[in-house]
Amino acid sequence: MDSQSPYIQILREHGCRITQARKVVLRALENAAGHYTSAQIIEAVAGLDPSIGRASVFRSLELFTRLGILRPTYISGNMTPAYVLMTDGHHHHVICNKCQAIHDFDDCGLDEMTRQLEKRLNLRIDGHLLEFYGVCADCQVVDA
Amino acid sequence: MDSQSPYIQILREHGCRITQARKVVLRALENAAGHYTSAQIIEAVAGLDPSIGRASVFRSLELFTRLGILRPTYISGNMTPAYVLMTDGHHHHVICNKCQAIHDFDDCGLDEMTRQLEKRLNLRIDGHLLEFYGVCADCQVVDA
DNA sequence: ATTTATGCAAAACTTTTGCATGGGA
DNA sequence: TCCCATGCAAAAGTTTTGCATAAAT
Repeated sequence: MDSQSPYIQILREHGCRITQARKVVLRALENAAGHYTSAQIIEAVAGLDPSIGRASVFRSLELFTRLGILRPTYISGNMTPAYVLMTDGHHHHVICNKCQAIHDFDDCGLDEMTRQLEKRLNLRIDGHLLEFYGVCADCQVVDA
Repeated sequence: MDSQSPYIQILREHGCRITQARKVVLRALENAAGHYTSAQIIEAVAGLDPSIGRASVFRSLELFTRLGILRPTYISGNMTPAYVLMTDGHHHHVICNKCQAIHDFDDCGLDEMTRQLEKRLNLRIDGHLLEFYGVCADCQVVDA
């Protein structure tokens, strides 16, 4: 985990200590290419540094979520959330309802809507999560 | 629960039985005005019909989620999800990061993006969830 | 030096399952 | 009547907590 990482910067800005546990959890999340459950993160962290305990992983996930770095989302069929990194404050994906395949996409074109909502509801918006649900190409073939 | 309810219709279309447990869970969800955790739903269901067991509530929530009627979403604080009804296949809200107030809004203007994504990714999209995160008007006052 | 954060292990919850029974179609 | 769905209670997971210790600033 580079000390210039934007996530590390956010921790610094909030006066949080840059600990080994937090650095390793961040590294695991970035390796993950997103969509890891807590169990998968715990496993990945153990692979990177076995001295880090479960509780610290959960505490890190909770902190990152509170700081807007991360967002838990229920995509996996089981009731434990998957965590997505909120790069630049937002994240977008399409989830296949049949095979649970996840397709991330970058452009959401929601800047204009964000500004309109801020004005209309008189509040400040820092980020968003947009999820589409459907049936992917492969699963449509199976259907037919 | 009106037997004409669109949710009941969806159950019918999928060959699911219209049971007492499912009807009561749906009624509880509609009363809830959204954003109920499993514990709150279980409580509400018990109020409506004490003969319905926990397990059936969880099984109903799982079924409704699979059918796209419902979506579990992380609201905050505890790690158990809140469930939102996916009216007409979609749902949108703004969540305040300070006080967790939730502001639903109806118009999302995502039809055009949905069509573009379907074409670009070669898949079918049936619905979506859009969440904005920010700081509501009241909490900004407190800040100052 | 001062706190904040950690690791451990136990406790607290939430969700899932197996199985006999009841209720929809 | 048939068989899907239920209720119960136990089991399986997951997340949280208390506390002494370590480590970041």
